[in-house]
Amino acid sequence: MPARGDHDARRREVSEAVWRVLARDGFGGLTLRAVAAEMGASTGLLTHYFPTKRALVRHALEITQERTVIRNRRAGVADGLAALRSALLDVLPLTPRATAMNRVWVSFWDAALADPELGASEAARYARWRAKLRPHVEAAQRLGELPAKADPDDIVTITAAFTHGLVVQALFDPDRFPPARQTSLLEQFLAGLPTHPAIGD
Amino acid sequence: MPARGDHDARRREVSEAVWRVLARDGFGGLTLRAVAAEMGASTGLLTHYFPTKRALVRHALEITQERTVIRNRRAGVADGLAALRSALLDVLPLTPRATAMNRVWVSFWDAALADPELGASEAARYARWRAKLRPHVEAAQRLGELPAKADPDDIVTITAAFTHGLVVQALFDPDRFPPARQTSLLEQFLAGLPTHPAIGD
DNA sequence: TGACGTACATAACAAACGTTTGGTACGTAC
DNA sequence: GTACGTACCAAACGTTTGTTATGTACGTCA
Repeated sequence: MPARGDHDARRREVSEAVWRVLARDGFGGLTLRAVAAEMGASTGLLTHYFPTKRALVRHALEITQERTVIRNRRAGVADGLAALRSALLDVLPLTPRATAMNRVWVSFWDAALADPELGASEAARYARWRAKLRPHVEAAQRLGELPAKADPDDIVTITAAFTHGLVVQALFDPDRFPPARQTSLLEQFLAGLPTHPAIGD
Repeated sequence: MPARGDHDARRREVSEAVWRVLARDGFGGLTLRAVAAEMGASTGLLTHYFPTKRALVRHALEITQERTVIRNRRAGVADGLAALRSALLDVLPLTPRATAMNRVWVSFWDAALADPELGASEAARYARWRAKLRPHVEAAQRLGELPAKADPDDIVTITAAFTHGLVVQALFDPDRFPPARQTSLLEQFLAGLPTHPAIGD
């Protein structure tokens, strides 16, 4: 029986159960009963803390995003291209934890494509991700690791595209994309980056 | 009332209705009643041609793949890097039709991640896509457009990753990614490709 | 013309869904 | 001790789901 003030903690517990069900069964398998069973509780508990399933899902995704932010903060030691590499390595499904995280997001895309509100929140998440990568690209430009005349937004977008595209391929074929292969592909991609903006020259 | 022998044609009609519902409402909104309403029929018609929903979905996805193959065949005029560019342009959501196609596939990822059988078929689809791109990369290597010593599989995988990653970003933020921006980003990516394999030198 | 299989519509089915309701246990306030 | 709000559980609500059963219209073959 949680003491007074544990309300938010309980909500977080519920959200983590949501997250676990989502990673295992996808969005199509996310039901209130499955979440309740996951945490050994009843559906009454869920509706006590969240008025509707939609609110529950929204909160669970906010929690996940928050967790991502925390993780990225840890990697803020390097600079320029090295920092970019580090940030991308954090996203790739190199560990079971990162794999689960990516499964949740990719599953979420189904609901996000069909629901305008969720779709907008996903677009915003992409914008935040690019905004987080951009300083590293700009630092790399200042350090001479990337051409200064290139549009940093384009570089960031291309990099994000490559990374998520690799995420999806790796999720569906883990045998073909073990961690070593993923990092190797990322390295090859990064090696080609300096030439991309040559078009504008 | 279709004449004898129209059985397969009717199945295709049903599959196209499935495809339309999928593009509009995603996998989560795909119900037999929605499909029936989409083609102005009853659920009895659906079960008459497909024993189960699963079979219906499977056939619909096969149809979509077949359509993709047909479309790619049309673009087999160029060679090398130009052919690669053409094949990638065919995938990007530059038209409403291509947008719908991509929405279906991205939505499908939710179900495919949760269901091993569907996941395997998606992995196979990726393998087929890469196999279709590889000849163009190898031709580009023979033509001197790409370094001959590079591993064509790596180049193909990186290229597929970038393309699908761009697809997802464009689906969620069409305003930020109009056709011109997508093609520009693809062009910048392709310009950087020749340097990628420099790592092996 | 009658028998028969195909091509559906209509309607019912049990199961599962999100949500609501009623009740119990318990800490806190007075 | 009584009153009260919080924290749940258990059960039921009406709806929607995939699936099945029943019935009918129609072309085909004998």
